Amino acid sequence: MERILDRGKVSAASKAIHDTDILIGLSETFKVLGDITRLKICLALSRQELCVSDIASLVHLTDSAVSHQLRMMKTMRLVKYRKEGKMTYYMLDDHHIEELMSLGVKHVKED
Amino acid sequence: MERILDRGKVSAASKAIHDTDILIGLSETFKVLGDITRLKICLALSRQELCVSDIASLVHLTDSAVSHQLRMMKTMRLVKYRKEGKMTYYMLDDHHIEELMSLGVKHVKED
DNA sequence: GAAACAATTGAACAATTGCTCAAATGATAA
DNA sequence: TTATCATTTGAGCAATTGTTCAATTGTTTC
Repeated sequence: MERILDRGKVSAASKAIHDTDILIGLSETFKVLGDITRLKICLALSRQELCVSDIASLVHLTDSAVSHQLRMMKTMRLVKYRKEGKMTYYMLDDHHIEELMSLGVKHVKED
Repeated sequence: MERILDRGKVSAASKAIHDTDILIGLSETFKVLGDITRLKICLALSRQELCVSDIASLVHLTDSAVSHQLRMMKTMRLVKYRKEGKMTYYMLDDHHIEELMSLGVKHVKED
């Protein structure tokens, strides 16, 4: 019947909540994985490096759509690439992503 | 200079990728945390249960906006609530969420 | 050189998202 | 009962998102 927060508690709870840099980084990391296409790409790349058209056929999308997503995932440091002739091979750049995904899978399976 | 996937490899990689239920659950879990407001709410609730207006003042939004988000987080089984008079106290319903957040924080801090 | 292929880019679009505002609900207090 | 408070709800809106399409770049092969 009364609010839980007094001034002291507000500022204590706010500490983590107002650490803007971490907060933004955190939400952006989750946002990348919060899309089925990008999630599929990450899962595929957790097995092996792949070129754009292979990824495209795995996720059933056009090369263009995949390329757009990869570009975004590249600037977010989620994937890196290696060029070989006219091919571009993409791979995961971030080992944390695999941990997050497997923890996520564990969570989803338990319900 | 050649594609990496042959038929066998495609179907192997596809296995996880085409497990639709897990995939959808996974991406939806990440999607919830991929929004700064909801992330803030989760962080706040990881400390203690809170009523709607306290959450609202922590995240600097209207009660209405917070209530909308809580409703969504409720149907996603992320939070649960307890009524006491005219107040509604919300709390985390899912211990995995805290694990995901702390793993995420670890990741963000390392870069 | 021209043709073919892999990938990228930019414009455009529909769909979704997160919010605000106003009104409604439900509980308590005067 | 009326007033007030906490929360919820629905409509509406601007901003963002994910995709497609067409055009372009860069590389290899003929």
